[in-house]
Amino acid sequence: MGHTDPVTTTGPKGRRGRPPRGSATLSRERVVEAALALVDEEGLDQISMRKIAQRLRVDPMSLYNHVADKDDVLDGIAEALLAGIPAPPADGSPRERMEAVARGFRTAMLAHPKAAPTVLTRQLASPAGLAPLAAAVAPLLDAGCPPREAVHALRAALGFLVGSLLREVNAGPSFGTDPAAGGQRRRTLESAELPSLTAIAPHLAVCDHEAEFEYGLDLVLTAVERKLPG
Amino acid sequence: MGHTDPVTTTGPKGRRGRPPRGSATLSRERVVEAALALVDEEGLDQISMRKIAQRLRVDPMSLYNHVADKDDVLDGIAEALLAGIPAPPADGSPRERMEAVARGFRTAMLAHPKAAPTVLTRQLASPAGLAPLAAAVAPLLDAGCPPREAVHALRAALGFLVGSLLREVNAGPSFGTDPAAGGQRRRTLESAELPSLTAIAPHLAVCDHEAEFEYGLDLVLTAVERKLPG
DNA sequence: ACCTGAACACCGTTCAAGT
DNA sequence: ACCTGAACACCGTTCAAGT
Repeated sequence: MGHTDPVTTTGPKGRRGRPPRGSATLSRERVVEAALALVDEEGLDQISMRKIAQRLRVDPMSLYNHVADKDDVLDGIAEALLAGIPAPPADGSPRERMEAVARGFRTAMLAHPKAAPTVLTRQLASPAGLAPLAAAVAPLLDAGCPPREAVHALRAALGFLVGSLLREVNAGPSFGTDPAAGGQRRRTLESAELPSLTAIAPHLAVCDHEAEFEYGLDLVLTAVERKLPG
Repeated sequence: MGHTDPVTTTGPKGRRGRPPRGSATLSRERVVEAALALVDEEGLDQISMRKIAQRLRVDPMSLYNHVADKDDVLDGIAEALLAGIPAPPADGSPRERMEAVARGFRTAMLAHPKAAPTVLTRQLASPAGLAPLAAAVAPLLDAGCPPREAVHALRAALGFLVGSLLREVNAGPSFGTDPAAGGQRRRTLESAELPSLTAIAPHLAVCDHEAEFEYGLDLVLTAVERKLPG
């Protein structure tokens, strides 16, 4: 529905063989781009090779000339999101530089909340993920942190980032963010025989994701900062 | 392969109608149990309603008398894992009690590493998840932490737990844990033009998950502890 | 070199029919 | 009340055939 197509499409469905001159040629990039658009609209579980092909006005099997399989498409989506993380400024305190990477990471994920789990739940060994990783450790090394310790701190911080963002993107727009919404959930919380839960139920029912992220980021980065020499 | 079946099975495939007296009757619990066993053996993505039914020696459609749909089965698996978290001792310092919950959570996930993502990636609003949540906040409240702050701290710590465990269970048994294995990955790391990465590459290539978890847990809980009054 | 379509081996789930 | 099987509308992917 309502997908604005560029003028460049392959011809009517009867076609066969090479595309006519002037039509956009297929490529891994274009496949991933179409897949990401589809995920943004319909969600990760709604994606299929056949739907991606349909959106590109191409036979489903044509995709396999440019990607290995569906998993490769998901890898491509993850890379695309990671590429959206801005390079942080190289000046500023270690703390400020680490904050910049973390916030850039969050912003990049929130730009495609439905696609974000591809990044957050898979092994990010791709080159696209290495740049932000490097940007995150650099401040620690510059501050004199020994490499071994820097990796520990990096992994702890990354754990927090991944877990927090996964919660945020999974929550969906209609839960946690709206103070009036938590009714049913609140009831669930209070019905249990857990006194410590009933005490915090009102606060659990709402969640300002931005504020929550900043609270946790401050907590973690303060702890990391304290590990630095000097 | 090699699945040890109890004596209680429904008859040969020709059957129809109610099961014969003496055969184990189907139930939500038994469906979830079979599904979990299947996930443990073959992985989350290999699960299907049809395979679960096959393992129970039952028509695939019979499952729908006890679960709403496939997603409901996954919810059941998540609940089962959460139920495996031991109730922590009520005595000890706040710090010790929080550590106990965190380690119990990790142990429960590692008991079913292939199923753990069901817990880690979905909204855990089920009653089974509330008990550990209550056990985790209780020490904070007991220490005089105001409820609002306790929820912030809880969410930050939970973010770390989820992100860390997701990395651990996704890593698989053959990566990170073995010092000799990281060869190819190491080469990927060093080939990039990122000096800060080459500096830490040897440490990134290996990962003792247990030690990493304890490092991060100490980092986070120390930070949380510092927020407590007194 | 790239695109195509038929075909294969699967899916989740609805529904009417059994007992 | 519960189990069954046929049927529907999908999947991802292989392969031989086209241009």
